[in-house]
Amino acid sequence: MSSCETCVVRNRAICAGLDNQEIAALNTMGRRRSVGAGEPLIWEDDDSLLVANVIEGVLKLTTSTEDGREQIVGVAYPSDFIGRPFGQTSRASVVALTDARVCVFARNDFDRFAREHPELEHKLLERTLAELDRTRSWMMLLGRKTAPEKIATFLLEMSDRLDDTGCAVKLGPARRFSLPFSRQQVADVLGLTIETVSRQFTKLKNDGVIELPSRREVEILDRPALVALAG
Amino acid sequence: MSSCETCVVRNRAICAGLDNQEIAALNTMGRRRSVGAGEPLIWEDDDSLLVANVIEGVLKLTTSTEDGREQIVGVAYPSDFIGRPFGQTSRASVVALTDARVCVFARNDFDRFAREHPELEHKLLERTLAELDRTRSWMMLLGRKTAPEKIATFLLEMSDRLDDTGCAVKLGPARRFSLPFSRQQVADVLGLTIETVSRQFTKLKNDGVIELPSRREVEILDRPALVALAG
DNA sequence: GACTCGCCTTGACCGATATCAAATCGGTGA
DNA sequence: TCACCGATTTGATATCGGTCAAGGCGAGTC
Repeated sequence: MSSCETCVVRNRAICAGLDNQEIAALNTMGRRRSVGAGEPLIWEDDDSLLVANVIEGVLKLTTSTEDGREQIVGVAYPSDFIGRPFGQTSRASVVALTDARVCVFARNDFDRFAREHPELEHKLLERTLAELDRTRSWMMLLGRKTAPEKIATFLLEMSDRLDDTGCAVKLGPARRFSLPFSRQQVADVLGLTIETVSRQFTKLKNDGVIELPSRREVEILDRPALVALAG
Repeated sequence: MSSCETCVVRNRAICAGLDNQEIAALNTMGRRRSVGAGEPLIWEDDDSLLVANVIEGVLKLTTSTEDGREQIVGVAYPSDFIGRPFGQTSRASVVALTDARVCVFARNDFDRFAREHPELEHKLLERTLAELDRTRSWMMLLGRKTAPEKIATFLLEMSDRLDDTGCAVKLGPARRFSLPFSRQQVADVLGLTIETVSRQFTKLKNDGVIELPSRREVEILDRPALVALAG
């Protein structure tokens, strides 16, 4: 499933440009760690001691207000990086949505290594720029889209990111897939309430746009209709 | 006002770590350009030919839907970078909010230079990570905050970013400042309508929290109240 | 099978914010 | 000074999505 069996070694996206000796060094630094579904990885307002590379599973990045409102500000799939290298602390907490395996680095070690290996920093920069773009288009969704548009956009994004096993393998958009999110978590991604999410799902089902074989599974029956709804 | 009179040379935040020869090389590549208030710099869906460094002024990054809804997804102040190095095209358009001066690089030149100068890439990575953090906390605002909370958060952010001349010099939060945004643009930042923005401003004024000496000027009378409202 | 516990769906209602419309303000040029 | 025009404010009303409150369904467990 994962492209990275020995932590970082096989992760082509990250390691391209690193020579064998460098990969070996990274490998020594990193430690594998399993995180059960629902378990946290880095606490909000923590000192952000960790940088991690996702090997398998899906994790959420969230921020919340004092009174308990939560917003999911990012989702990490296999090969994504988590954490905040270089000094500043990140304000987001990380919680596994599915059972996950990650490759964890002490931030200081990682920082030092990265600074000595420009190719790695370049990869990180490219990824961070891509993530920023994704995040910005999500701002459009949060600020300006209606509930039906949000749901349609979300389903299309999921179908692009997931295959029918729930993993982030890309073979073109999946027709049927298994959501790593509960209804509440979908609501937290889209800035909606659980009831609104539920009603919109039901409406799409009644309109013949999707099928819901089980609570976590979605099958897209009419992709063009979804695209039109997404706006 | 600007910390950068000869384009990049004096911009300490970017140039730290570069030697004089490197700075000279960057300087040769960059060309200064003036952008009038309301003028665009890079069009949406363009090939994103430019990378630029803001010298003076404020610019907005926006995405919009086909039917004309607009969301401001970022704001660039002096010393900020604009554009999307390394291949991918950016989906955001850039428009000056005030008269602005920027230092423009052809993207290909910039990419090549950056790849040959790891220190510059490192700075870019740090900035991009910081911008990603800011963007993520803005997602919280868009998805989960109420209109009064949005307005209060916005005013506090402005007071941190601006001094009373409208420039991005930091001497602690400003008590009084001049907004680079019209009411419509404030609405586009916060995911609200112009009417809601106006009503909330009026309410804060009536409650004695702020004063509005003119359409573009704001004076904060009761900062603790604003902080409390921001949530 | 039936009990239980979470999660999800559904329904009734409400309220915050959008929408539509009109009045007012402030700056600009004659 | 006055007329004009766009920006802003204010008012009246509509609506989407939130809130509150029941049910229902499915997966374990006994």
